[in-house]
Amino acid sequence: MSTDLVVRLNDWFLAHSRPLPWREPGTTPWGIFLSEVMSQQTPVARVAPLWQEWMDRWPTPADLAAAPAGDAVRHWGRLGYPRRALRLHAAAVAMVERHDGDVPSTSDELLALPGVGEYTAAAVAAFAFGERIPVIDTNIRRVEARAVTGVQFPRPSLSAAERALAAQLLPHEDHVLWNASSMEFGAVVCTAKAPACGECPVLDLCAWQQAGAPAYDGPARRGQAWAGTDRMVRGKLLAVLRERDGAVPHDDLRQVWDDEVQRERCLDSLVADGLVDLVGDDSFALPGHA
DNA sequence: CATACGTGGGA
DNA sequence: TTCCCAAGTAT
Repeated sequence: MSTDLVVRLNDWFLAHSRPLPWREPGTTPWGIFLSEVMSQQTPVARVAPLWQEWMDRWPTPADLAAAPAGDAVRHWGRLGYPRRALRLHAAAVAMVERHDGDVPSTSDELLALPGVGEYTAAAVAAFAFGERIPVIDTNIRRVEARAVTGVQFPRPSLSAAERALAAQLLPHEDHVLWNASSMEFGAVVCTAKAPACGECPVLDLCAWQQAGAPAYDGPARRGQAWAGTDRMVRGKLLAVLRERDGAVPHDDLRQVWDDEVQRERCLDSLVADGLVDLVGDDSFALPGHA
C-alpha cells in the first residue's frame, strides 16, 4: 500500500529525475537554500540559470550579506516576487550574525529566518541536512491527494489532515529520497493540468483512479488578477530601477504608468517594503544605490 | 482564514 | 487570446 507507493516513486525518481544544477554532488547548504527560495512560486526551469549566476557571485551567505540589499534586488532579474531577494539578503545577514556565517541546520532555526516558511524550512532541513521531516509543497499535496485520498486536487489551504497524512507516509529509511521523489513526481508526471496517467508507475494503486477520476468538487481556487493591478505597476516601476544605475528621477518613473494615483501609491509601497529608496527630494533607487 | 505579492510559458 | 499556474510567505 503506502509502502509500495514510496518504493515505486523512489525507484521512479532514481531513473527519471531532472538534472537540476543544485542536485549535483557537493552543492552546499547555501546552494540548497538559494534554490528553495528562488523556486517559491517560480518554475524550476527558469530558476536554474539565475541560481548559477548567484552561486558564482555570492558563493556563501557572508558574500551576499556584504553586498547592498539593492544588489540582490537588481540581480533577481525577472524571477518575480522581488521581496524574496530582499528577504534572502536579510537571511544571509542573519546567518552571519547568529549562525557564524552558516545556514542553520534544523528546521526550527531555519523557520526563524526571513522569507522562510513551513515549506522552505522543511525542504532545506531535509535536502541540505538530512533531517527526517515531511516536506509539503504544492506537488506533494497533489500527489497525496490523488494517490491516497482519492481526490483530484487538495483544498486551497493546507489542512491538519494533510500534515498528518504526510507524516504518516514519511518512511524511516530513505525519507530524504521520498521527499524528493514525491515532489518531483508531482512536478513531472502527476501534474495539475494534464497528469500523464498513461506513464504513471503507481496507477494501479492510485485512489483517485480507482474512484473513477472524479472531478474536483471543493471551493473554487481564486485566479490571480493581473491587468491593471498594483502588482503589475510595481513590477514596471521596479523594472526601470533594475535596468539603470544609481538614482532615477521621479519624472522618468511617471512614464511607466499614466494613472497618477495608482502610480504614486505603488511607488510609496515599494519604498515602504524596502525595495526602493527615496533619494534626495525627488529621485528613487534600489536600496544602497543612491 | 483570505489576500497581496511578479513573471512568463504552455494549452 | 485568455486562462492557468509554478519547490510559498507574510500579514
